[in-house]
Amino acid sequence: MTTTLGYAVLGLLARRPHSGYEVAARMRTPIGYFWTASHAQIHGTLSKLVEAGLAAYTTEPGPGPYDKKMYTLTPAGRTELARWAASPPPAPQPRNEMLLRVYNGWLADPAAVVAMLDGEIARHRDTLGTYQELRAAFDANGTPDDPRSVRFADYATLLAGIGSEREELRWLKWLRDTLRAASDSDGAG
Amino acid sequence: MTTTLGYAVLGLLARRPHSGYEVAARMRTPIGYFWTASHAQIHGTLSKLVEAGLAAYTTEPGPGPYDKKMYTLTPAGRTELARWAASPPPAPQPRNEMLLRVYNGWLADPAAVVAMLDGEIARHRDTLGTYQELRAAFDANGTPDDPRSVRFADYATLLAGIGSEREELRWLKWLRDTLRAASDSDGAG
DNA sequence: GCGCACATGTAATTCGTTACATGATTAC
DNA sequence: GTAATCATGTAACGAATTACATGTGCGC
Repeated sequence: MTTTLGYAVLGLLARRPHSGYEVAARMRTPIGYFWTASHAQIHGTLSKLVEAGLAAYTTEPGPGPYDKKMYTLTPAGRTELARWAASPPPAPQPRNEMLLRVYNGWLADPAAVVAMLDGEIARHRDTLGTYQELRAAFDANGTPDDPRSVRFADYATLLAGIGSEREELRWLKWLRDTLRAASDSDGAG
Repeated sequence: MTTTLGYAVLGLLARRPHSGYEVAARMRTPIGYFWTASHAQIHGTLSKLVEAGLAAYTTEPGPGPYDKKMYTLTPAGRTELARWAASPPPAPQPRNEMLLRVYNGWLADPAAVVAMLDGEIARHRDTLGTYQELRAAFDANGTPDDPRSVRFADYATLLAGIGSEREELRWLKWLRDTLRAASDSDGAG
């Protein structure tokens, strides 16, 4: 009925009305943890959702030359989003630049690869830290347990993020330490 | 110097010469585990790699109306690929349809979500099984330990796959069991 | 005879990013 | 005054998929 981005946008509208600008902000955070889009793409997607009857808007005067539009979910949009949420996802098309680099790492200087991995480890540690703070905030207000609540849905995606960041870190550290040990004994031998 | 797909293709040529058709086959397996492309995209990319001096080809008569082309890596291609492999990857643009569904799962019937998760669990179990067979084959011939070897690079990407599939399964099962418990007590209450 | 593997190419379309364009209000 | 936030829109380009197009050789 719409594109995947369309469903991402509907998911925000299901929580509360948003302007296009607000949708773009949420596509950086928190949706940005699992879906991203530029504002140019979002405005076009919102128009198409309205055309398809899944969203509607009211206008208010905006600060610039265009009117501000507040978008809401229509009943048809809600039905369609609920249907989509429980439908089987297509097999993802993997695109992992990190693994592609490691696949070709045998051609490069191990010390250079170790430096690159150190950078990645730092980046993932940051991300994991952010997620853990968010989790602490959840837990402080009582761990969500009703699977029909918005809070539970948010919490479940957060736990996925924490798990995958931890696993990614574990693997990155194993690889870095293995490469470092091998290049050290190389230098010593 | 080229696109990410270009580096994926160069990575194959660094191992041995390939025809465009063979590159397409390897983009399904094993590169397909972390990068994918259709044959239409591959033929275009190969042309551009040749134009950029990173790959070269020799022609042989093909079975159909076009000549078969065997592509090899040039010295410039090898240098560029080694440089790229140790360069810091850009922050990935996350696109996870599964998480987007869970984010909206509070709108849907929990039993329908559980059924969808069961399907996903089966899919990941299959993938993990495949990876573990590949790993057993590696270990049977001695675990790779030289980080400058092609074998080690292949092995490292495989371990990443095993780790992430395991983690994904762990999370999927937690979510399914939690949803099932909640909808069971719902039906009983 | 039919389908599959081999082998390469083009065209149409969609998805997604980056850059360009306009302009008010608020904080430093 | 200058930058950031709010607010929406178009144009140009590149990345990626799907469909169309051609044709041999082999196994069933």
